Amino acid sequence: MGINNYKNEDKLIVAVDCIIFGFDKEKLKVLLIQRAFEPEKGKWSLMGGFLKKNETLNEAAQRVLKNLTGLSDIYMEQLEAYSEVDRDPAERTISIAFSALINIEEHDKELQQQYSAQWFSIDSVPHLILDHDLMLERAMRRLRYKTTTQPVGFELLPEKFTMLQLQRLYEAILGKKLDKRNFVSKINSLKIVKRLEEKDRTSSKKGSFLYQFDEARYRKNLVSGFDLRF
Amino acid sequence: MGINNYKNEDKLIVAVDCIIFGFDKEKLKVLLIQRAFEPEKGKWSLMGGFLKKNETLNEAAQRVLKNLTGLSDIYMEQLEAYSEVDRDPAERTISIAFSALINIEEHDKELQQQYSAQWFSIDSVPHLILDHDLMLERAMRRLRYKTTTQPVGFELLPEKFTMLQLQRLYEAILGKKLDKRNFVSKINSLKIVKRLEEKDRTSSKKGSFLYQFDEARYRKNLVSGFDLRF
DNA sequence: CCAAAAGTGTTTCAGTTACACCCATGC
DNA sequence: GCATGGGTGTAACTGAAACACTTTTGG
Repeated sequence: MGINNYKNEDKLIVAVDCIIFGFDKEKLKVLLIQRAFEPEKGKWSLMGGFLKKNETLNEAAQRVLKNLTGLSDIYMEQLEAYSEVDRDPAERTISIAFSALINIEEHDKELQQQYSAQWFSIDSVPHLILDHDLMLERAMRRLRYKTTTQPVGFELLPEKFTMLQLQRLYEAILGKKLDKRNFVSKINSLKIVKRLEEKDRTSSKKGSFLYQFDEARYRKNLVSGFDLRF
Repeated sequence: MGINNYKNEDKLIVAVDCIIFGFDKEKLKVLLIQRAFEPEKGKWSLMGGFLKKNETLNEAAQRVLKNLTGLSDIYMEQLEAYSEVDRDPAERTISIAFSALINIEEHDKELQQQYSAQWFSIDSVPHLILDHDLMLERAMRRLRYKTTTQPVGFELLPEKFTMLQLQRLYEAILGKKLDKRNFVSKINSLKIVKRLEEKDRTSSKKGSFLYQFDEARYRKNLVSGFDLRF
């Protein structure tokens, strides 16, 4: 706060834009929409909205997400603010980026139709409007850091998943192949998943064990520090 | 952006607040002011200001900092946005926090007088107004991460410094004692400082070599990754 | 010659990486 | 009985942590 009082300060439109990540068996994806109004109508864009006077940025982002996907209680994290004066040629706005992680498989149905929303593989994203390319790039970097540092990757997987699925997820996020044996032993040493009795038999005859993130166990072993950098 | 056009969107006052860190031989400090207007006039506060229509957040933060300290070209990083609806009882505002690193010794003079600015040791900061306590706490966490991950700690030191000063800095940031020998060999293995011929004789008879951050060398050795976590 | 701070190496331990074979099952 | 994917262990290496003595020099 400066030394002025508030009466004469400029007021601006504040937006939120959501980088919505999903994971689909093998590819990391991002959900984009075709922008419905000018400027740049029809071009691909992150889903966004405007902050209302009576809500927090987080609420605005949740609202936007719910609007697009029908989902609430989604993992979401605030990223940076973008404030170039001419970032939006139509009007002076600043925008705060948010990143959301959703599990495509369990929520596939509802979201595809509205706003011409569409999933794009992270390695074949079209050019986006305004400064959204930059937002996406930064969000990716943050995702890499966050998932290797805290147990948020599970948000991208179904409740129950196989080791291989988990490994594929991390491979997709980190953009490199990982060694199966090393991956498994690292995961196990972290003591954050529990192996269920059930098996997934869709991909093999033998079937592979299903695992579940174990929140309680994670908290208990927090001391040892979460580190999934490879 | 939502499906509305811009005309009917709410506009808000947008603020920036600066967490200004300094390092004074042995203690990590933060620069606070006594707030000059209501609400909470006279209480300790981060230095802040309001975003103007024709500037970026970064420019606003630089302006605020220059205003307080007379300094420009200061290392500064954007942190998060704070947007609780009632965070400022006087008016709906959101605030974007910035963190600045300045070298107290080289800039001691100019800043002390204005706005009753005062340096506080990080371990004896008074209670701050609004959500500034939270901002400071988050800024500290970020500082720990950033300084162990990128060579920004040098911003807090004079151009030329001794190994011991550098070690004290990291000890202050990390909040723990470090082993001298391990510290030195880690720093040397990073190849980011160069030893000068000069010595600092203020603190001993033998004198200790002065070092300087070596940007070029840092870039060259970037591949090996910067990691000063202990 | 001694007090005070600077400078310097080695050993141990833990964690990461690289690497290949056996197992269970359905067909 | 064989093809397919699932599951598991060990050896070598690399980096981190623990640890103490010698050097310099002003007084």
